[in-house]
Amino acid sequence: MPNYWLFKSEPDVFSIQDLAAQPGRRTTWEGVRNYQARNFLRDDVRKGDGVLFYHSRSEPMCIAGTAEVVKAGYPDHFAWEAGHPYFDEASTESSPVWYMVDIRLQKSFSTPVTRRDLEKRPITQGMMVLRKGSRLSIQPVTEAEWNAVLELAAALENSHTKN
DNA sequence: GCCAACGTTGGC
DNA sequence: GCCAACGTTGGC
Repeated sequence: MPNYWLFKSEPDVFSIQDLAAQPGRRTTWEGVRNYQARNFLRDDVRKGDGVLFYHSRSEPMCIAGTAEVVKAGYPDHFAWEAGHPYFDEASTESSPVWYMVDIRLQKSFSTPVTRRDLEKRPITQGMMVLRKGSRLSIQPVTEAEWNAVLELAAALENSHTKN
């Protein structure tokens, strides 16, 4: 029984198109430096979980597609590399502070599901990502929300195809 | 670019 | 342990 998540990324930094261009359409998800998000990565994100790939600070802000967790939480070794942007002297190999996971692209939506779309539907309008000031970059998603987003994406794809 | 919301830091 | 200051995030 998989869990579902929403991962935020600024497309100027790393977009779903960037993910699609990776070898095996797969990437490491490092650099999370928030304790609540860290706890999810370390304790709860498992292989096989579903990920909604969210574009923040972009036009439009949207869920751009889905991914699958291919490697569960493991220590973020970038925190150990002196001089690396994600370096943190508090984290060591024997006592890691930060964690990362690996994901693989599942589907890049032909028509992204925008915030406006999410706000329109009763189930998706309750999603954490819509809450004002919601800064958490790794967010849990309920199965109902996951299904509703996929339905929305399918509906948008159909209307796009017909026009 | 603006600014509200948030998490973290550090002085006390 | 409090809380003001600060830096960052992220929607608009």
